[in-house]
Amino acid sequence: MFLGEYQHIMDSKGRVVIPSKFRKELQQGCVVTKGQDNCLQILTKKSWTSLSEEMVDLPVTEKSSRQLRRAIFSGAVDSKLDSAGRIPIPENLRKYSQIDINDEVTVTGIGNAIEIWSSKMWKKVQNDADNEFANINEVKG
Amino acid sequence: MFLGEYQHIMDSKGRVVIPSKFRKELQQGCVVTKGQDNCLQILTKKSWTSLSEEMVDLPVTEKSSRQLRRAIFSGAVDSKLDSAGRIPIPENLRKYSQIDINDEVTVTGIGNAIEIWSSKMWKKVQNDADNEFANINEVKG
DNA sequence: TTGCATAGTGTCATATAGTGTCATATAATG
DNA sequence: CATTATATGACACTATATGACACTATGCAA
Repeated sequence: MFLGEYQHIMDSKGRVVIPSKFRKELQQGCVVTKGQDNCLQILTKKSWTSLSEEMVDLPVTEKSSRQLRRAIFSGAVDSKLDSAGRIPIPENLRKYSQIDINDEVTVTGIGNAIEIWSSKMWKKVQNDADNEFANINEVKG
Repeated sequence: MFLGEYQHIMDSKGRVVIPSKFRKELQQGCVVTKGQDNCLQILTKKSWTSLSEEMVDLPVTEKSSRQLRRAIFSGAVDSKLDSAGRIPIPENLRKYSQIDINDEVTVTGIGNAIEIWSSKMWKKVQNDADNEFANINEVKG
């Protein structure tokens, strides 16, 4: 289970440190791909398999589904952590996520996967997310 | 069952002592999450599991679901008590709860979970709550 | 082909944050 | 009051993040 929020930076060679708490689950290799809302996702091999199966089931008739599928498959890279716990982010994914060299990034756990955000972007999204959370609590409580 | 109110301080390394009466139930591990009104919640593994399982079923195709999932998972940390009965609070949660190093904190039991408050904040909230409680009683009785 | 530039990969050193241990003071208990 | 348990500060130790730099691979041009 991936949990928590961590601040790091993209180093001068386009690599991002994965928080140590996440590393064990990724030891056997992982897949980096485009996520929704301009983030990047890192999945374990296992989660990748189930995600790609989910994608196959999406209706071909809807344009948004086709686009989502295209983004996820075409953007995917098989990768692994290096000895320092870092993962290289290829140029096209850096561009997609708007993370430049030496930028601050926010790494978050979302249960079955990890998301990587430009910290700038994350701040905006986090607000939305927190509001969503607050609403649910109000409804429930 | 978690009951009572305790005063502690956040030590210089960002840890908070959990009252001894609460420790037994948390021995098997716990999860720290963001609560309402800027407090933090500590849940047993069991309570957390039932909460997070609801999340897994939410559709990825809906933005509000994605946001909700982000809020809940990124604001949580898997943790456990150390040998001195303390629990470490990561930086982002300290910020959220407005508890700085060496600040006073109030730890309260709320039945199925524990809440951690900056004592400052707690005093305010408690006043509000007491007033509301008194009013209700007045109306009722 | 060779040389050069660029991107990518690996290793290391250092500062910092995180974790664990212990001693003492304080509070709780009998 | 004596005894035990708990809270807190101090400190040692470990792990991690980060920058620097060396090395490798690749592509391009001469």
